[in-house]
Amino acid sequence: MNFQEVMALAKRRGILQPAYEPYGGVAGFLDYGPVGVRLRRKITELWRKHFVLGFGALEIDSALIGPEPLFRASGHLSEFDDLLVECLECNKLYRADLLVEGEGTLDRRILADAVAGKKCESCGGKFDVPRPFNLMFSTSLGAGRGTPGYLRPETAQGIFQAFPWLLRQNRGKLPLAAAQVGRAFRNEIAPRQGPLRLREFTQLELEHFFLPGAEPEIPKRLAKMEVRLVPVNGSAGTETIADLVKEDVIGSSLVASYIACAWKFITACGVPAGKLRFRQHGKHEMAHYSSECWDGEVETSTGWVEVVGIAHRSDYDLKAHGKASSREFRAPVPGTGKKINTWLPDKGAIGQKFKSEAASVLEQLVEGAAPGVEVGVSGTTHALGREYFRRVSATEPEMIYPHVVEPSFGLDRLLYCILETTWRSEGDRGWLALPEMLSPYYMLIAPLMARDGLDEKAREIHAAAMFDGVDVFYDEKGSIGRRYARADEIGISRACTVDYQTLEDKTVTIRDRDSTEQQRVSIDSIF
RNA sequence: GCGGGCGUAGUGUAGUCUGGUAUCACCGAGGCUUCCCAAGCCUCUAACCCGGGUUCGAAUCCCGGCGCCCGCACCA
Repeated sequence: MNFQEVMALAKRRGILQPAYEPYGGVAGFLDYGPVGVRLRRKITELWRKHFVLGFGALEIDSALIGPEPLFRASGHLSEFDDLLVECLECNKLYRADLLVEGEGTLDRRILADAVAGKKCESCGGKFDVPRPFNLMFSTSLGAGRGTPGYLRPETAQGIFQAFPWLLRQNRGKLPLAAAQVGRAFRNEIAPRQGPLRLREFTQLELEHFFLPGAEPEIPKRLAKMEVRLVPVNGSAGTETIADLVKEDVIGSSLVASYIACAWKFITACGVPAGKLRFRQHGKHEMAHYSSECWDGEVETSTGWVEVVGIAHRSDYDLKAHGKASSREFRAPVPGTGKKINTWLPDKGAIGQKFKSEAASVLEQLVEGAAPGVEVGVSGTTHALGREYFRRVSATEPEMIYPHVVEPSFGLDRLLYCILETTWRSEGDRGWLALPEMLSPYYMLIAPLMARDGLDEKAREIHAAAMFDGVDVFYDEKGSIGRRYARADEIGISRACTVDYQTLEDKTVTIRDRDSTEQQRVSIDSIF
């Protein structure tokens, strides 16, 4: 199927459609329907298995709107708040700050003036007036003018700002993995291609924190995996993930772990391994925070679609939030705790002795002052003995900003890629060959015909299944073949058919979606 | 944002040039029939993206908006 066919299927079968259809639609937003919601949940559950359970991640669900200082710290405010100019002749768009050489961030007005004197680099035409452009949606918090707020452009910042809390939840121990599923918002200039480029999208994200020098090893279950890599320099043969790290093709063992895990997960979603690759970002392509990045890409009719980015963000984010908030975002380095014995002034003793002069005395006691130190009080000099000090010992470990590796999935894109790559057709028959785990319903329940009590029996089985919490789909309309076809199109992996024999011996047939083969089994054994 | 193409039932389409309320198929709904793979028959639901203009009359021509596709640019 090509893009249009996938979208037609998606709309016809209740997977997804453009949002706000009655109002002409708004580019970059989607509605997910009954089947789409189920598929998203199934994919998310499978992701949880691989990433949250696989790496013992702590899950959080952070707020969608954040205050301005948060995004100033994260760099999103400045990185996205560009001044754009357009050539009046050839309509090329440029970033004003890139046209004007020289020192980094210039004032808006200075930039605008500087650009006014420039001409288009490709055609020599004149420029339009520069216009500001910010990729974050802004809003205001509270009444009146309010305070500025922004819809988060990535779920990651929610994790980073909660790091001190999370670290405490983890009893101060690193490494620590935190995961979040949620929506993120980017005001794309030209959203296109439905679920592939949205203004509101869902991220499945994990942030794995560790101390530099104590980066987690590749788990045994992943080390021997082979994946298809497209490194920036040269090419990679078929080697295990572990060897690729040894040879420095992948610069980080944790990045390698997540590439392997992502490979497992994406192929478990039904995407053929032959249509999957991990491509390394070049320097210029990398985000402002990132030091190494690999994109997991799936080959589709529209080209290679990025479904996951695996980035080494170093200590960029925690450092930024630590500095901006002046809270502690560092973590102690184990084994570096030095026992430090110091003398602290005994304020009680000093106060009783020197009364109103006590404050002056304390002021004279610089850090490190010890018994025997001399202070001047009202023109005379006193030597302070032990009785004015307390012996205190403390253990102060070295504090350091943890580094972080982030695998971040775009759920909407992944769903699209799954739909396109799992589609199979044979003659008139077409079906989504979804893996069992992603089947939107556990099974189809259908009477062979809606008469002779077959329908009642089927409804009975359906009701019993629902009562037990088994998610099944009931259908009695049309010929049995048509109902199989309907179920096939949304990838329901099996069908239970109630026929005349069912009424006699309490058996039903179970039809497999991919092979269409049927087996007769007892009703009691189907759930 | 720019340039080009496009916008007709849920889906895919004919009709647009040459103005007269819309074709066909699938899907969906109801019924008949049917003992396992979109069968057949009957019936039904359902559309000209939105707004303005020209005209006796606009799906059709013109303008604007919105949306979609391609290219440019942008894309943490």
